[in-house]
Amino acid sequence: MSDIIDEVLSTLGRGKIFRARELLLPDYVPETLPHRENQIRKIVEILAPLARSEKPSNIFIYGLTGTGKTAVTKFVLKNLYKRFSSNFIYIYVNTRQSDTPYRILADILESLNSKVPFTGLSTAELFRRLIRKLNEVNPIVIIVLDEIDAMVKKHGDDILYRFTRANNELNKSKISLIGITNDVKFVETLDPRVKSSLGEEEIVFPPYNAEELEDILKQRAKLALNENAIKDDVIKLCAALAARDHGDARRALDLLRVAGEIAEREGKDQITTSDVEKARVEIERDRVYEILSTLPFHSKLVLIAILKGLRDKSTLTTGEVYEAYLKLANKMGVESVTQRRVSDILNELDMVGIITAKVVNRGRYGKTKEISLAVSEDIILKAIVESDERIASMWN
DNA sequence: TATCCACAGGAAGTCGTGGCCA
DNA sequence: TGGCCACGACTTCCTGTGGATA
Repeated sequence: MSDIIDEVLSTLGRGKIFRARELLLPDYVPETLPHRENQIRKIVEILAPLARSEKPSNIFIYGLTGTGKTAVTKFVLKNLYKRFSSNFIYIYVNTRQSDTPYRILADILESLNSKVPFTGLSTAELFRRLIRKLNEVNPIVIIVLDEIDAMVKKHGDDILYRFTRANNELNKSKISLIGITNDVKFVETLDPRVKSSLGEEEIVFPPYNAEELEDILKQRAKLALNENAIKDDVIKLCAALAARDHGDARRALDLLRVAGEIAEREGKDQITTSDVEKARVEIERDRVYEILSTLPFHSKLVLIAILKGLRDKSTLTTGEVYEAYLKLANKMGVESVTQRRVSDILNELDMVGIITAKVVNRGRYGKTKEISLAVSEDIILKAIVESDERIASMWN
């Protein structure tokens, strides 16, 4: 057995592709950000009052996934902090990961070295603690709330309102907010008071085109990969695939990194276009597998019901899915959920891209959804059967 | 043109679990 | 230890939708 481990380690240890693999990871902020000069300039202009220890305006940043919103924001704040560290501090919170008002406040307090329990306190108490803490620290605190739309859709904009009003309760300190969102229409859904306060300044990040993505990849490849580990045609392919995917730089870098890992695993000294193709399939498979294996039990059962139903026809209605689901639940001897809940589960599966659910009006025959699979049946089955013993035993 | 169908989906509430604090 | 709170999963109740049909 240890022979296998030694063999694998010796192959990977001799890696000929990467010089610094971590430079291709999404959280790495490079020293230069090509094609984002205008946005950097605009943010610096808005945050310039920090140089005089004055509170800058709140900012709202829009743009699709992978357009550099987070990287540019972190880049500007990092560089301003190098120059004016005595004037302000900044705290970054990803509100998709910390997706409740409680977790956001807890994250901010933890960044300020204040220990917070995982649960058990009211959000009002956390807010009180935050105000107390802020009154002890630096005069100005910049709070970056990334992917803020996801949290607000779930829990409302109350926490944003409280943040925008917090300055009234602070004696020495002041808060400025930077909200980052993928949803251009998100701000329209906010309470007018929050909207006017949070959106003092707005910046839009347009998607990258294929040429711009190519420049970004070339710059990053130069830093992260060994010389001659990659050719221009491979970079072009990564850029083209990511450009097709609404100009997503994160996707382009992921493709390059995973293609490099595949090439390295195979003992090659150069990444080829076929490695990129393999990387594309692997990234998609991993994403889907992770989503599927962490689904709640009834969501998995609904998916199995869809798989069974789609053996006889190309699409199913919500009612047909629910019927098939009830039969399965009955067969397994588990209590079923209501149709209302199944409707929500179908929406959730649609949102994460596992199924396609199109609302259709069939006149006298009512309004429903036409449901079909968006990923291969094999991947779904594998992930569900491997992650749930009850379903596995029923299936086998 | 009114009616009908098969849901969609919003709002408010319940339940169980896990955890804090006085 | 009891009261309180967060949170996810779920239920109940309700109104809205829009094209086919009588």
